[in-house]
Amino acid sequence: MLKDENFADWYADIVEKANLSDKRYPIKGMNVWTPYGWKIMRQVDTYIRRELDNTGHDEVCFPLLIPETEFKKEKDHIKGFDSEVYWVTHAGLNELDVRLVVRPTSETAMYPMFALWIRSHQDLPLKVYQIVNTFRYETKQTRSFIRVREIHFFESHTCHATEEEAQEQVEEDIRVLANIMSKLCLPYSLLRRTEWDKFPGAHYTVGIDTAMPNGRALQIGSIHHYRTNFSVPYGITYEDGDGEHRHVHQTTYGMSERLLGAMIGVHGDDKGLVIPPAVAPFQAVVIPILSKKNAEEVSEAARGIADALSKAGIRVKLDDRDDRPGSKYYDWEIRGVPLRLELGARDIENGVVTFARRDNGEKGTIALDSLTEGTRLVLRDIAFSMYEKAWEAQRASVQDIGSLDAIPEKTLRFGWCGCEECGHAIEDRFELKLLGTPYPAEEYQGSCIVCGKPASTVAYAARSM
RNA sequence: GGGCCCGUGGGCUAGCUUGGUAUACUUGUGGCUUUGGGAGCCAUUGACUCCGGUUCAAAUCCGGGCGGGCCCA
Repeated sequence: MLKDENFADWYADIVEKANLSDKRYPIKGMNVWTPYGWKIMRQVDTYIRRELDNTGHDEVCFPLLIPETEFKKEKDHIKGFDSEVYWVTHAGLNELDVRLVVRPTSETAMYPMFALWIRSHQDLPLKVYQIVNTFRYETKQTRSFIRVREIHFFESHTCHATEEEAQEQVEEDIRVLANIMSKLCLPYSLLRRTEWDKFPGAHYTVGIDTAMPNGRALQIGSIHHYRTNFSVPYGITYEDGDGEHRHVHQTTYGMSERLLGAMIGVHGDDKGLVIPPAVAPFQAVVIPILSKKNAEEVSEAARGIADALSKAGIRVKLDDRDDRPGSKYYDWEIRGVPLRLELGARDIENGVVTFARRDNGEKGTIALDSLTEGTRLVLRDIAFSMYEKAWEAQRASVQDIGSLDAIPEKTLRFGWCGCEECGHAIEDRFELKLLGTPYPAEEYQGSCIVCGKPASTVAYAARSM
């Protein structure tokens, strides 16, 4: 399991060995969430819910199916999705008069209802979100959590009186993102997508990307400003203070289990997963080291440690299986448990517990009389170093280039005149994806890497996962 | 959209060219033994992707479906 040698194989291997997902389900791109993987995803969802609830969003849950008639109201949107949606065409033995789309995203499910819910400026802003499964008929090679056909999707949708208020929502989304990503110890970049790559129907799109260890970029989410592009076809209007009817300005924000995929790729190593403490199903595992004479005493002491940590709110697992300690170490290393606590006769004698950090392998001891504080400190330090290390790698993954002669396997940064022709030229010739331009915009003086004309914008490109 | 490759216990895999009782490792289960980094021994469960064809006989040859993967646009 060598991460640097063959990242793709390493990734698939680790997903299976750590028991995150079972991809043997007989439909391509639709995998089973197995208990350990689902536990991690639920922790991630917990932070998403907390952040959204704290910023005045309400959680909702819309139906899975959307009538074709509603789905087709926004022209660009349908054009962007019609090659990858699933259709329900029959009910029982009868063909349906109006076919139903299995949601690829929920704009067209929500917006007819928003039109009913919003009457006056008093109803604004409307801020809702949901965490549901969405479906896209992916034709390329699928990959657990990274490219799937059934997506575990978070989406928030907001409506505002003015374009400026919608813009403020985008800024709030970015603050929310920063909080969530710090829990996951994940670095990211914000890039305004090109016109041809923005979300179908959007005014503009900000892509959220994380660099994977093989030099490729993984989009883990996006934020969209719609202006009135959807509220016009869906008739979402409000009555202003002066009695005028106006269209609302909308935004959306989406993320998925790619967050988990990014954590696997960014933090994992040759020994397996490394899960950030904030989302680890088990933050610490206690392993008793028994010998014939003292088995009972040590077992009991280990249970005491696990109970104390659990009472202090730390997610802890006591591994009292009848197995050799070394075998247990390997087991929990694959699963990425951030902290291992070993307790044997020697430790009890010294009034300590021995710990081993998963992120850097460091070992040490924690005094038993300051067990919970000591454990918390180590966990905090693990999170801190994981975050720092990941950001360092992300920064190192970007390389400025002045010509297209040699293309390294990295995220490339270069001058771009902004025209579509030059953009496509880069993408087509080198199998790169033009990720976009910095958000917020960055000052830049240079020349376009393709046509050589003066360029006032800098662009980023990379191969995508 | 076009082309190519693959499918054997839970995992990984031998056998296929040249048709004849399906192999190893691992995992699971039961037992003995052992316990500061994957210990050992014994017993045991478990598979030829599906449908059709050729044949006395098909994991093996042929056709198709389903599933997996690769390359090109």
